[in-house]
This record gives sequence, C-alpha cells and structure tokens, in this order.
Amino acid sequence: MKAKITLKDIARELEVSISTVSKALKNSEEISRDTKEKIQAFAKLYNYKPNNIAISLKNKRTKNIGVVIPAIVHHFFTTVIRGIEKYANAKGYNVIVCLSEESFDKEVINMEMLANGSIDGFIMSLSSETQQKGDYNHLKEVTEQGIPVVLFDRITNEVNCDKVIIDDQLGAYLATKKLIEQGRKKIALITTDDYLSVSKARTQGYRKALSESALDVDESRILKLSSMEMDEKSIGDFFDTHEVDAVLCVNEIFTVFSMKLVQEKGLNIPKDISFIGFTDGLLSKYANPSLTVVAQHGEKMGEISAQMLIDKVESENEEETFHTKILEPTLVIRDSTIN
Amino acid sequence: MKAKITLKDIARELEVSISTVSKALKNSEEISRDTKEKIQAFAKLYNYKPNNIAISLKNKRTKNIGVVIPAIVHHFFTTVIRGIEKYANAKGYNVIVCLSEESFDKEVINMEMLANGSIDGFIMSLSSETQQKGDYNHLKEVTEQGIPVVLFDRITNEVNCDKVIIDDQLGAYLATKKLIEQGRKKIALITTDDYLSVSKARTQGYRKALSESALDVDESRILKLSSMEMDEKSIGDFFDTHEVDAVLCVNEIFTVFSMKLVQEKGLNIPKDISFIGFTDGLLSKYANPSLTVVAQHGEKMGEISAQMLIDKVESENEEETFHTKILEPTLVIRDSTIN
DNA sequence: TATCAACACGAAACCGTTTTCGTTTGATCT
DNA sequence: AGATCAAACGAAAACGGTTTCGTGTTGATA
Repeated sequence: MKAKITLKDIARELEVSISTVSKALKNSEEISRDTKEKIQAFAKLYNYKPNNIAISLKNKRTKNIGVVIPAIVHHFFTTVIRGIEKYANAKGYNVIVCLSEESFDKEVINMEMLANGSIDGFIMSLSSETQQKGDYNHLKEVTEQGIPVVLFDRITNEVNCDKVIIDDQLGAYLATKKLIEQGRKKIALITTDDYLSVSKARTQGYRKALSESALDVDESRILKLSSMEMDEKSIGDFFDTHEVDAVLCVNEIFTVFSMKLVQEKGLNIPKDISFIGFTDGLLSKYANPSLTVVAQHGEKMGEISAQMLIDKVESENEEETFHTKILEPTLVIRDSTIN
Repeated sequence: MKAKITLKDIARELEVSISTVSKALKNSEEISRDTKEKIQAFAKLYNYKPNNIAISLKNKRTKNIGVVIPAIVHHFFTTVIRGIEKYANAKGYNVIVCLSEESFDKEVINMEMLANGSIDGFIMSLSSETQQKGDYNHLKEVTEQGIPVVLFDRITNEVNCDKVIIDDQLGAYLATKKLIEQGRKKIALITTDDYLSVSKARTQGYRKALSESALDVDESRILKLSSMEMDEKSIGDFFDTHEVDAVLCVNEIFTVFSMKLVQEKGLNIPKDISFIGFTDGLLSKYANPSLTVVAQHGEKMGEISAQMLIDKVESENEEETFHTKILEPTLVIRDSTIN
C-alpha cells in the first residue's frame, strides 16, 4: 500500500521548500528551469495529485454540487440527473445526490449536511411533503448564506433563486386539445392534489383547453389522488363508475395502469378510448399500445439547471437577479391516441 | 447575506481562545460549566455548524462515498443507489454519484477525480467497455492506495476487493427450469456478448437447466446482441426466422419489446409463448401482460454494498480479507408465464 | 509557609495547499 | 567599491477545525 504523496514529501525528498514545490508544479516563472524540471519529473514519477480537500479548504470552493430530489426510482428524475452530470462533469464538478424520499425532514437534514461546506450550490426539486407544508425556511437559510440554489420542476415562488420548469399548463393544454381534436368529449383527468405545483398547473391547462372548446368541465371526471404513489383501488373505482372516452394522466404509471384496466373491460385503445400521459419514459415507449405523452425533456432540464447553478457559483458579482427558465413541453404521438 | 460563523469568530466575540471554544462545544470536561454554557448558547444563537471540509482535512475522512455506475436511467441501478443512500445516510455518509456511461475513459476519469481525497471509498459496477477491455489498472491503483472498493453486479475477479452479486447463473437456471416445467421445449435466450460478467453467468444457467432436462441446447436459439442497447432489428429478425415457445431475456426491455413483436404476429402470451425477463422494475409490473421476472433485489444489493464499504472504511485494522456476497435471485411470477 | 494537585484555559502543531512577502545570491551599473 | 536590481527561493500566514501539552491560579495539605 503506497500512500498518497504530498507537497511536503516532495519538498523533503528534493531538499527544497514546500512553496517551491507548489510553484514549480504550477509552472511559476519564479522558479528556475532546472528546479522546475526536477520537481515536475519527481512528481510525475510518484504520481502526485493535489489533495482536493486541502484545495477546497483554501479556495472555499469544493467543485461539488448537491442535488436533492424526492426520489430516484422515477424515470424523469434520472434523466434530470443525467443532464446535470453531463454538464457538471464537463465543468469539472462532481454531483452529490441526496434523496428526500418525499419527506420534509429528510430534505432538511440533507440540505443541512451539505450546506456546511460540502457543496458550492444546490439543485433541487421539492418533496411533496414540503410543498404540502409550504415551509421553505431551510431553503431561505441556505440562500441567505449566499449558497446558490436552482429549483427545478417542483418549485416554489417563495424562495429567491433560479428556477427551471416546463410549462406544465401548456403541456396539459396541448394534450387536452389533441384529444378534443380527435372528437373526444368526455375527457377525464387523473392527477394528484393541487399542493404539488406541477399537478396544479396541469389541471389548469386541462381546464383551459376544455373551456376554449366550449366543453363543460365536469368536476366528477377529475380524479385527484392523494399522492404520487399508485392507488389501484381509487383508479379502479373511477373507471367502474365513470364513462369516459379519453384520459389524461399526470404521469406514466397512472396511464399505463389505467390502460390495463380498461383493456380488461374489453375496450380498445385508441378506438374506444384514448390515453395521454406525462413523462416520456421507458414505460411509455414499451407499453402496449405505446403511449402518447407530454415529453418533459428531463435531460435538458438537468443541463440547464446545472448551467444556471455553475454560472452563479463562478460569477464574481453578488448581484441578486434570478431567472426562471420555462421549457416547452412537446407531444410525442404514439399509439394510445388516434393517428 | 449572513456568512457562516467559525470558531475563530466565537472566540473573538467571547474573548476566549479557539481551543476553549472547540472543547466547550464538544462538552469537554476540561472547560468550566459557566464557560461551556456561555459558549454553547452563543453558538446556538448564531447557528454555528462546523465546517465539513476542515474536519475532513484534519481527520482524513470525508464521510463521502463515491458511486460509479455505467448508467442511471436503468431501474436496476436506481434501486441500488436507493439502497446505498439508505444505509449510507443512516451512517452519516453522503453519496457522490458518477456515471461512466459505459465508457472506460469516463470511468477512469471519474475515479481519479474522486480518489484525491474526495471520498472514503468506492462502490462500483463496471462499464461494459471496461469489462470488454479487461483493463482494471485504475481499480488496482485505487486499492493499492488503501482506498476500499466494493464491486457490485458487474464485477471482475482481477481486483482484490469486496464484491456483491446475485447468483445470475442460478437466476437463469430457475427461470429456464420454470419454463421447462410448464412444458416448453423450444426456449430461446436473448442476451448480450459474454464479456459482460452477468450475461455470461446467465447463459451458463440457461444451458445448465436445459442439459439437466435432457433438452438439447440449440445454439441458434441463443441471440447475442452486441450491447445492452436495444437492437430492434436483430430481435425482429430473430422472431421472423425462429419458432420458439418460450423466451428468457437478460433484461426488461428486451423482454417487453419481444412480447410486443410476437403479439403483433397474433400469438397469445402466455398460451402460445411464455416470457421471463431479468430485473423486477416498473416495466415488468405494468407490461401487458405483466412480466414474470428474475428479481435482482437491487436495493438490498445497494444496502449490503454500502455496509461492506463502510465497515471497511471504519475498521482500524488493515487486514486484507475480502468477501464476496452472493444474493439469491427470486422468481416473481406474473402473467407472461402460465400460472 | 512551602508544596502540590486539580482546575480552567491558552499556545501551538497539524491536516495539505496557496500565496504574499521577504531574503539571499550574483551580476550590473556608476 | 558601493549601490542597485533581478532571479530564485524560503518563511510564514491563511483556510477551519482538533488535540496535545503547557501554564497560571486556586485551595488544600504538611
């Protein structure tokens, strides 16, 4: 086991001072050619690499960014992470991932752990519990300490920071419009409670599209589930008691499960009933029939979030201007709607 | 913007020495009740939290663990991360995730970035390119520096470290046996090239089950795809030219895609043809019909990996004993096989 | 009254860098 | 010859903690 070599080791070995070694390795003009070559050769030979921790302490910059998300076993979030990684890595940053598991307390604990010097900034999507409570003090504390934060997807306007979202309302609007165009009249919406910022926006888009087409919004056709978790019973009951010819769901899982239910009732998709979901993931691509969805462009979202964060981190000026980037969702047409 | 407060700040404010503050905050017996109370109250008031970086530098322990995986947009890997996070967080560790994207070079770069003090140990699954090249020098260098490594799922025996795998051979064996029991005779295998450690083991299990049942291994029924990526054409060609009554696939995606193909040919699953896949993910659960799979217990795998790593990190002794933990796969029976 | 232990605290080293500010040479200029 | 200057290097502070070892004070004891 050969331990890591330090500047001090090189200095002792070559009988020069630590500062000389440090400067030589940075190719400083201060040091003579001879000495530099000697030191550099020695360093290469022993595979010297500066200690990141020491540099972080000195520079007060860690080159780490903290990502706090509610869950990782969700296709959308993994694509976002991928986008963040891609951009961050290219800029020499590492990504520390923490899961809040939709819990307010875990979100707070994770942020506190990271905020004490471990990271240069946060990229976050709020846990459902946080959005439900409406308590954003942990975020405010962090921003007041001067640590930049970028919120994506599940955001709040109560915190002063950069934000990246897709236009959820537009997404739902486009999807609903599409269904209307295809002659659907009884369009259901399966969503979650309004405390989730995204669900609220999507419901608005759905309502807007219906109103514009002079279709009544039949409240009984809106199923609001209490959480993002699957609730097979509620969805089953809904289809037992409601007759609809199209369904818009706020995620893939609700959609795929619903399709299975109506198929078991003998209905044909998309002849008898159409489906559109949110999130363009594996489930949509490989469902039978394959799913028409509102694509959220998670990877792009991740890249942009990382870019905004790193820009803030590396900018000298302390100006407090925050931007909200709104991405356009797109409709990916597959076989769960009429072509 | 209120900057973080340090020991020095407290010391100055309270007119004591830094060491006194440090000791007081650790409730040292050395400090009098009065002074301790005063310092602790002050620290609480100003929300003092020690700087992680400074502590890391002093202790030579970062409480970070590096996770390097080939991809994150795969259900199996996300479940593993979840397991790692769960255990690591409970032990006060943070998780730095790096993606190799199946690239040897990225794997090397990521490891080098982290190995210079950023982490206390690695949890890794090898990229396909690394397994193909068979070059494990980056791993050997790290272990020689005394940084503990735990390999999971995609492993190699050329590196001395702890390992966690599922018994892939047994998984494939159990699945194939199941198909044979149900009277299937013409069982296909859709896999990837043998350089992937898991694919190799699974192919062996498949062969073993067939041999034991006195069924010939018809090599033409084994489709080896060149990578983990979907190759729609190869799979399509395969089903066009081969008549089989059961299929075992090494992942969910191959399985679901194959099912779609044969359904389009008018075959009924599971009456005419059965399917079994690997990985118990969303795709399997919500496929139509739902998929019978070999569950890999990713979350458990993650937890065990984290446990093995942290045990090594926190153990005083430098003993070089390495263990390989083999998890038992289980068959999750759903509707793509006869019940 | 001298001695001594216990108490309460401070000085300083250390972790591994970076960086500023000397200091020592030898050469050049007047 | 003495002053000046640049080149080449070292000493030391700093980042924010922890920890060892001293040290001054106090009260009790002989």
